[in-house]
This record gives sequence, C-alpha cells and structure tokens, in this order.
Amino acid sequence: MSVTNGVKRKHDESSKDEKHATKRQRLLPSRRALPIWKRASDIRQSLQQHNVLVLSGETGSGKSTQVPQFLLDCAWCRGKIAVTQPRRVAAISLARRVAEEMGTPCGSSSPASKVGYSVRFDESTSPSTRVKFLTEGMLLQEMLRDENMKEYSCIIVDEVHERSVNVDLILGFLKRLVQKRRSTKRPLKVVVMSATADVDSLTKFFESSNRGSAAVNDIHTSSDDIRKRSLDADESIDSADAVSRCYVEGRQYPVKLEYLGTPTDDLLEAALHRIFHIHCKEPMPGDILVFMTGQEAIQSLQKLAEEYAEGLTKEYPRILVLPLFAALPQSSQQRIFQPAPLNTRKVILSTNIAETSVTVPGVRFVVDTGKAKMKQFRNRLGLDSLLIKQISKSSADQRKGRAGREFPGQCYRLYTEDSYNKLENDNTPEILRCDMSEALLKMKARGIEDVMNFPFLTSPPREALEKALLQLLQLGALEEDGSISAIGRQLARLPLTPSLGRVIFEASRPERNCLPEVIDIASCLSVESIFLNVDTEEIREQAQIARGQLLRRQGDHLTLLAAVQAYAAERSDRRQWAERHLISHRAMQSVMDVRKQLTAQCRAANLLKGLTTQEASTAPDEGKQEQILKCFLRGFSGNVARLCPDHSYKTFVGNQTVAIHPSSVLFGRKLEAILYNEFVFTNKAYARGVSAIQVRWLEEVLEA
DNA sequence: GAGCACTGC
Repeated sequence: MSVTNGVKRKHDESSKDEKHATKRQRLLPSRRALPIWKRASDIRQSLQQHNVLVLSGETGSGKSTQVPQFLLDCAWCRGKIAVTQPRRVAAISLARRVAEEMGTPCGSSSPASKVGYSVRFDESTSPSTRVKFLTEGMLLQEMLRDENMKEYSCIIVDEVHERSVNVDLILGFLKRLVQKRRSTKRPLKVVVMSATADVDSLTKFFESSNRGSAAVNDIHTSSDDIRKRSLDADESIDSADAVSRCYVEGRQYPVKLEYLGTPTDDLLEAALHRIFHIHCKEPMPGDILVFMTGQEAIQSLQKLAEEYAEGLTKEYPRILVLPLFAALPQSSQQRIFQPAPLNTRKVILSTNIAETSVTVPGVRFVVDTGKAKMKQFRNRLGLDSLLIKQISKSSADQRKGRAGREFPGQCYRLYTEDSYNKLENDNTPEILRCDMSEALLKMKARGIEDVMNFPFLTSPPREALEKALLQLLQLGALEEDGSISAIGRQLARLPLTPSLGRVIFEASRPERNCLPEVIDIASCLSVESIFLNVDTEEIREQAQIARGQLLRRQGDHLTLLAAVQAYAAERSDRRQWAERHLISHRAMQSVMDVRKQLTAQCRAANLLKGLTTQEASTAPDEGKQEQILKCFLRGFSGNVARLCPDHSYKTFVGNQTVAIHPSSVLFGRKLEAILYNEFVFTNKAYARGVSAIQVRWLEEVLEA
C-alpha cells in the first residue's frame, strides 16, 4: 500500500511540476514585454560591481516582480532576497505573481516553494524560499532579532517614495549594514526602488560615508571591529561604495489634463458640476473617480449627486454613486469592483485610499479636489492634529494616473494651473509628522546609541527626538544614561506603541495581576474602532440600547474589555453577535488576532504564566478595575486632565483645554479627572478612549 | 453638545 501511495504522490508532484512549468512558459512573453526586461543585464552588472542600486521606475515598469528574478542567479546571490512592501495585500499578491512566473508553488504550500511572503498574522514560506516579500514592519522586526541579516544576500526596498517611518528606519539601518558587511565574504546588496525621479537624495544618502561615526556609535561592534573600521576610514571610496542608478520608463495610457480657469471656494459645488458635465457629455462606458477629503464631504456630495441625478431626463445614462473610505464596511467597499448595471455610469467618491491602496477598475475620468486630510504630531503639545491640507504635486500626479490604468483618460483638477505649480513637490515624509518615540526605541534596540547622529534620509527636528527620548525615559524603556533598558528591549518587539507596551508590562507585575484583561483592552486600542459609526439620531438610539449591557460608566477602557469578553464568550455566531451590538465584526476579528499574538508574546517573555485567557474572562471586580486603570496610567501618565471650575478639562501637563470626544461613553460627563488614550485635534482638541480616574492614583503609579 | 485621511508590527 505504501508503495502505491508513494507512486501516486510522485505522480501528483510531477504533474504539479508540469503545470507550474507550463504556466511559467505561458507568462514569459508578457514578462519580456515589460519595460524593465531590457535592463536586466544592466541591473545585474551594476550590482556585480556595486553594493547599492537606486532604481527609479514609473508604474507599469514591472520592477517589483522582475528585479528579484533578475538577481536570483547572480554569483553573489547565494542567500535569500527580501522585497519590502508598504502594504500587506501588495506583499501577498506580488509573491503569488512571482511564484507563478517562476513556475514554483507559493509559500508554505510546498517544501520546494522558492517564493514566499511574510506579513503580520500570515507567514507563508518554505525551507527552499529564496525570494521573500514582506511588509516593512516585518523586515524591521527581523532586523531587531538578527543584527547582521546573514540569511539575506539582497534586500530590495520598494515604494520608497511613500516615505513611511519604517522605510526611513530601514534605509538608515541598511546603510550601516552595507558598510559592515562590505569587506566580508558575503556583502549585502541593497536595491532601493522608487517611483519618483528623485534619485539624487537617495544616491547621496548611500554614498556619503558614515564609517567614522559608525565605528563610535555602533555599540555591538567588538574592539577588533572598531580597529578595523578606523583603518577603513582612511581609504577613499572604492567602487563597491559607489552607488549605481537606473531609470526605467513606465507603461501608462496618456491622461489629458484640465485645470480650473479661476479658483473656487466651493469644492462640493465644483465637483458636482464637473461630475455631471462629464456624465452628460462623455460617451459610455467610463467611470468617474473623485478624490475628496473625508467621510463627511463624501456623504454630502453623494446626497447632492443623487438628488441632481433624479432631475436628469431619460435620454442620459443612469448614475450610481459609490462612497469609498477605509472605515466603510468591507461589503460596501466591494461594490466598486462589481460591474455597474446596464446603461449606468459609476461615480466613486473616495478618500486617499484610492490613491495607492485600492485600485478602482474601469476609471476613465478623475476629478481631483486637490485636498486631503493629513495627520501631524505636535511635539510641544503631545497632540496629533488631523487637518485638511493641499496635496503635493506627486500626489496630484498619482491621482491623475488613476485615469490611465486601463485606457486613455482625462483628469480634471478643481484648482488652477497656477496653484498646482505652487504645490510642494513631494508629500512630507511621515518621520516629520509623527511621534518619534516608537521609531527611537527601535533604533536603540538595534544598537544605535547616538540617535541624534543617526543617518536619517530626512532628519526630524531635534525637539521631536528630545521629546521622544524623554517619553521613553519616563516609561522606563531607557536607563538614565540613555541606553536601552531590559524593559525597553522587550517593548521594541511588541507590536504596540511604547506606551501601550508599557501598560502590558505594568499589568504583569504581581501586585497588578491583570494582564489578560489589559491585553484585551490594548488589543482594541491598537486596531480601528470596534464600534460602528452611528450617523443618524435613529441609529444612535438603537446603538445605545443594543450596546447597553456592554457600556461601563467608568469609561471606554472597561467598556472595551466588556465587549471583548462578551465577544469571546459568544460561541455560536460571532458575526451575528457583532451585528446585533452594532460592533464591527472586521475590527473584532483583528482584535482577536492581536490578542492572540500579544498573549503568545507575553507567554514567551514569561510575563504570562499558567492561566489561560478563557479562565480570566470574568467581569473584573472593583479592585481589579482600579488595577487595570492604574496600568494604563503608567503608560499614559502624560494623558491626564482634570476638571476645572469652568467645567472644561485641562491637561495636567501643559494646561491645555481638552474635550471628551463624542464617541466616548463618558462624553458629556463631568469627572474629577480623566485618563485618555489619544489627544487629537480636528475641529478642537479631543480626548479619545477616555476613563475616569482619581488624581491620587497618579502619585502611586509614578512612584513605583 | 457633536464626530478620524491612510498604512503597519
């Protein structure tokens, strides 16, 4: 029997191999037609001579799928190739595509698979993996665990122009790692891929020598290494240190551009006018994609457009208005992919989500309001502001390009050519807009002692770094001398902000003894809101009743705990439970994923012993409630406000006025003092994720 | 008395 099974298995495998091989052959012609194909030998040759290649290419050049395949059989490439992506879906779909092209199974489906991927909650690789697509966050985590990244011969950093903090950190780390491995038997090759033509700053970044300071800063080097390096520092830049560059044209359909003759102060009106001008004049088919700032504007325009459409005579095609933003339930988002009914034109009203994350099919016309909501962290106030800003030129061009993906298209900018010319060239890198404490902790965990002299592609202001250092010191993540503490080392590995991570640690202390509960709450606070938007009075009342048993008068933290415990206890139909309570099932599923991950990590770090999460899932008594809130106070001691005689809340630190956000269960309540998870400025300064606390708790928590 | 763009570990 075992013999026949063996024969059968062998037969299955060889037929699978055949299938893979045919597919590979079938895909070859389209690969050869890609603009990047004729640059293959250039690219191979330049990495033969140099360690770093800066590759710029517009959309459609094929760089993300082809470059890893070009490099795989180079003599220097004996290890793996990593390819980073900003988004999970991109990492997974690229891995599948490249596996097909190479004629190999994808990921963990077979031990012979040469191509895999690694994203949070989903690692799919095999012992034979040579090319691994992974999110930037995953590569960073690997870089914290393995200092030299020895298993990799090459790291390809894609979509660098998006300039996430993670990509900036990766580039800084890689610059040092290339130097470190350059004279070893296995030098590290780095390919930096970017859409914009701004290769100069990237080239300069990798070319400028940091060997002198690196020898001093790198605490992980032995004294031997340092001696060797100070010798190296005297050498002039040899050819391996030079950075080669390459430009590949893209493949896009042409897009005709039209500006407004005179500026408008009513963008909704202008958009409405433009939509119906296109609709009544342009032949079918051809959908319209409108870029707007946010949910509110989208819903207003949707209403206006639907009203207007009712007044159109029968001779015109019908119109289907579809909103698109991230907070929209998945099922509503899916509607943009379904074909419109007969004789109907789709009009998609979208946020920035359609600029990079979602590709809307069938679009011939783009209408661009030229604005977007952008987050900016104010170091001095410790507050995030989310304000409507003008987009950059590259963002405007990206939006325009969305009309030329499948056919020649048209783009209407609801601003003048003059105002386009005055826009910033590029988006502000995230590193200039965010709280630096998480990034700084990662740097410390990778052995960067002197963070002020870290090779940043763009340096954040000194104040941002100082604020972050202070914050980490206050959390106990750093020692007094600025070196990373044992706690800090563990926090850097947790998929949480340093503050939330610190809360987890606090909860594991025997006198607090509430880690499972705190994990539940921290999981909620680290994903999108679990409570569905309630936008009409009617639904709001409905939600009040439906969520009744879950709401806790102590505040949002304990309300979130009640929701997770009730959801976890639901064994029959969780989706239905979520619907009944007007809670997002999608968000709840990610909460459960995070909860599982955090529980496993706490177990591994020996913070969580014995008890299972299920056993702990009972409603906390008053004593435990106090312990839970005190843990949050340890991580968020800067996010505390007290009630003033004028009935407003003022922060303890900085004496800023802050209002409880309408989404909080404590909205409208007057309490001695509040603790909050987030301090956000939109129309005014709001506290989100709020709980009632007693002022005297602060001393106790901060003393320990 | 009134509301958060988008990613990611």
